[in-house]
Amino acid sequence: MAERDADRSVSQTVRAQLSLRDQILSGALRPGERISELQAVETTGVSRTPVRMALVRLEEEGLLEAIPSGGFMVKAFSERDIIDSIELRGTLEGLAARFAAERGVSARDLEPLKECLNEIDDLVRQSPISVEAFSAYVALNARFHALLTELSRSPPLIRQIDRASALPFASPSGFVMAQSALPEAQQILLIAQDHHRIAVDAIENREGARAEAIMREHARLAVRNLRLALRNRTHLDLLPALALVRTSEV
Amino acid sequence: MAERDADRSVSQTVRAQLSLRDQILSGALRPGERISELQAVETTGVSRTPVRMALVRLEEEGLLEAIPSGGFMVKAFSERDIIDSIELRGTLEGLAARFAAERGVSARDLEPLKECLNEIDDLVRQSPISVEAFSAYVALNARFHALLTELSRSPPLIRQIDRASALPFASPSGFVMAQSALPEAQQILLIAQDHHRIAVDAIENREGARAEAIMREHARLAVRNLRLALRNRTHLDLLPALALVRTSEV
DNA sequence: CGTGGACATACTGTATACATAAGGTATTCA
DNA sequence: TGAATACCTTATGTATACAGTATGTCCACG
Repeated sequence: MAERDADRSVSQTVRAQLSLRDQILSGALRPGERISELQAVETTGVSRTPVRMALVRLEEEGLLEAIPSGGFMVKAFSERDIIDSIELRGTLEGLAARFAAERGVSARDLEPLKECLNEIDDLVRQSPISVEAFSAYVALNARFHALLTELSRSPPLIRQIDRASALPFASPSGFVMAQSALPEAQQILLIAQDHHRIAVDAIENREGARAEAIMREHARLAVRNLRLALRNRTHLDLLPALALVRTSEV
Repeated sequence: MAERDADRSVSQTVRAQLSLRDQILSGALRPGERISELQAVETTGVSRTPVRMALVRLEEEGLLEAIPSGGFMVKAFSERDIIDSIELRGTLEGLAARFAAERGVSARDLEPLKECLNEIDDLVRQSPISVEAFSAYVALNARFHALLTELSRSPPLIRQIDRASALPFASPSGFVMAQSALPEAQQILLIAQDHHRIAVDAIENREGARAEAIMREHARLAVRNLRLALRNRTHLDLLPALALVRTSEV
């Protein structure tokens, strides 16, 4: 709001999409709530056409649900939906790792991945790990997962992984910040990083099954993080994605 | 064309989407070709707004690709893209089968699946198998895969499988018709049906790993069908989906 | 003859106006 | 007093008009 006629560098459609996504993830628009186009025009500052385009894209993204009689509502997710989405992402990343291992990867393509791992090492070796280090980890972790996905050199698979990771709670770093206040934090990060190294090692040695298995297991760390975060509900504010969860409301 | 002001039962957006998809799959719009909105208005008979909505949806569906400078073009696929898309679908269906097996399925939920299998049995036992029987198989096969997917009772996974199967060459029955002229036809159908039975058996006995493995292998039958069809190029006209393939043009 | 620039054409992105349908509320009848 | 119907309000679906930009072509200059 109040950022009317902002920079023209991005299209109105993208601006509406970003604004609406923010409103959904921040909880301003609650799950199950119908999204009025006119109201969205008010809050986003763009006209109805780009708003409608943004709504369609957000539906495809999985944040919205089409109402049979017309229009869209904010989608509600169960805890099981989140766990399944994480398992789904892990399965796809496992497939990407297997493709990379089976098809072979040049040392040159592996280099940025190893470099990324070294940078993560520098972070997780700190004790205790600062909040800034956690933020840096989130960025590097996202980069690692993106690089590994691309090693599959399979456009259809990369596309599907991107879609599966679009939901904030399904993304590779979705629940990392939730640990930042937990004593088990460093342990979990060390284990995650070990998974990373095993995955790269397996790909390098063309061990497809091993690469696939470790990436699947790696994703399950996110489920453990989620469960931990839900148990000690102290720092739930670090997880805006949980605004979409149906059962834990209020 | 020439079906202007048709029945109002479906929205203009859906009509445009169907019309454009037909044009793409029939080869009227060639891969790499830019889709002019005004031209689409001409051919679909609806105005620009629903045409634009349809274009966005077809992009999400994977048939179109956004051009950086604006607009959309028909996506081109390599043979490798097709194979990867099939492997991808198989992996997701494998996950669905594992979910079903691990979480347990009531006898009541398994019943329609078994009924479907019995109907397929009646078809594949014919010798030789008529073209009509092939068409019936395609429908029943699609039904079986849909039912099995739903057994996972995982909305996020079901959604992702639907998306992965949206591309015509990735769908469970994508290359079944290609065999209809081949001598190996009945063999392959019998094997496919055996896979079906094994999958249901594994789910019933809660053998998750087995259920997952057989569904993965099952999808690879589609790859074999594709390779067979490409080798004897006699009946390529049965596969409109191949209009999207880049390498085999001309 | 080739290359660069300018102009024209045509396309997409955006905004707004209009029509139709759905939902809610109020009133009336049983 | 409750339920059903009718009307009104408001939403979405669709169409079209306008503006800005990209692309292609043509001409001129090197």
